Amino acid sequence: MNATRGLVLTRSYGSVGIAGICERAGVRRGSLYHFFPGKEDLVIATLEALYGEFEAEVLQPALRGPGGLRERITAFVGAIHAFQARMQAAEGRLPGCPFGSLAVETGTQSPRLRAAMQGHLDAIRAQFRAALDTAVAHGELDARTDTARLADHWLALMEGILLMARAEQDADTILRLAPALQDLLLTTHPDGDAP
Amino acid sequence: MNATRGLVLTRSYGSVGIAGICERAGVRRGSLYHFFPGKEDLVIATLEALYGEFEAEVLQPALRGPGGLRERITAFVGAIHAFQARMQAAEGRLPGCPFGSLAVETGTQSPRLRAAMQGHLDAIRAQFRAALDTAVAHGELDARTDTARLADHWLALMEGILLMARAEQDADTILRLAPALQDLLLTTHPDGDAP
DNA sequence: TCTTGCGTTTACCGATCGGTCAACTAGACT
DNA sequence: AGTCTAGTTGACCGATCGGTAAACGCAAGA
Repeated sequence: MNATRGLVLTRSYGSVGIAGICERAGVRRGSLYHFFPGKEDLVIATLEALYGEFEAEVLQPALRGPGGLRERITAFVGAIHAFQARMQAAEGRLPGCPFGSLAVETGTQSPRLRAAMQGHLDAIRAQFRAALDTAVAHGELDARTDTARLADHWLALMEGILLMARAEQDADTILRLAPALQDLLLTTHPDGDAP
Repeated sequence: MNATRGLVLTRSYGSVGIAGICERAGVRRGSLYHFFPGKEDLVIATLEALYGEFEAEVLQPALRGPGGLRERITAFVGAIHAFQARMQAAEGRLPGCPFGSLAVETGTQSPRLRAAMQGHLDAIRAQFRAALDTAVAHGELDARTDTARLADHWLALMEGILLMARAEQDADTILRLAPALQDLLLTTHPDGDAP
């Protein structure tokens, strides 16, 4: 699963073969199929584990850390940036958001994989919302803020930032675009858009 | 190239084979290689043509249409939504942003393809910036607005919105997230983020 | 009529894909 | 000692991948 992670994150689902995964893991192909029914299940399990780590090591610490919402966003962006830069140093490729990338690539081919990625994206969104709810409770955001909706926007922008970073293969893209996140989340939002 | 477009947009680069393209186009495989050196070139040429149409039929009309910046953004989002919905009806799959998806998928494998997609993304960003500059000239945005930076944010959010729409395979996701775009572009931005 | 050359057709190339299977190994338990 | 079983191995499967090449059709020009 570690080999799978390293390859799938930095390449893509379709371009990573069982052969490559097994070679990197030092395992014969037959052995793999003793534990996993197939490639799809292997990748789903791998990203399930990845999400667990991501939530425990990035989402929770950053979004429940010290300071107000602004500081937590900054910590969150910093943690993402560090992870992306670390992966790029280790694998030579910047992965972007694994869940988003996989959802996009397999969304039109593998329903199970897409559903799994959707679930992880939903979980991330829920974490965002919790952070926003906390900010509302502390008076940092207007009490009328629709936190579900704002969390939705947060996730979309975050995915966009990571997509651009992967397209440019440059971790600093994340830092360049991070102010958009602050703008989106910290500026006061009127009650709707229509005048 | 029409067959290539229909397949590549809704599936992915890796999962679309020359055989499938030729079958759909009613052409024998050998004939294809008389006109294109290989799959990569075929796809690059196809997306080059697609960008041309996109600029002429979506970007220019929407972003230079009647009304102020708000109306133009609305027109832009509406045109994108219509295109996505049309593709979904025709192909059964919602494509998302072809340039973004391809840049993400091939970004770590095919330098030429990635460079081509980057070029198209840069061109889109330039169109965004032109629209923002016009808004500044008309006094709709603060004269101190950093339009290059704001266009950068616009593109990132747009890519995120289209990524989510593709992940969810639902064109209405675009409409759901569009208000984030209005918030990002139309709320006043202080001169930087640091207090 | 004969040549020229664009474009098509078809068979074929080696490589790789995900996945299968029967034989085998080795450690735990009786 | 004998049995059982989780796990390993390497050969093998058919399908498909992107790409090649020789033969062929055919219309225009000389």
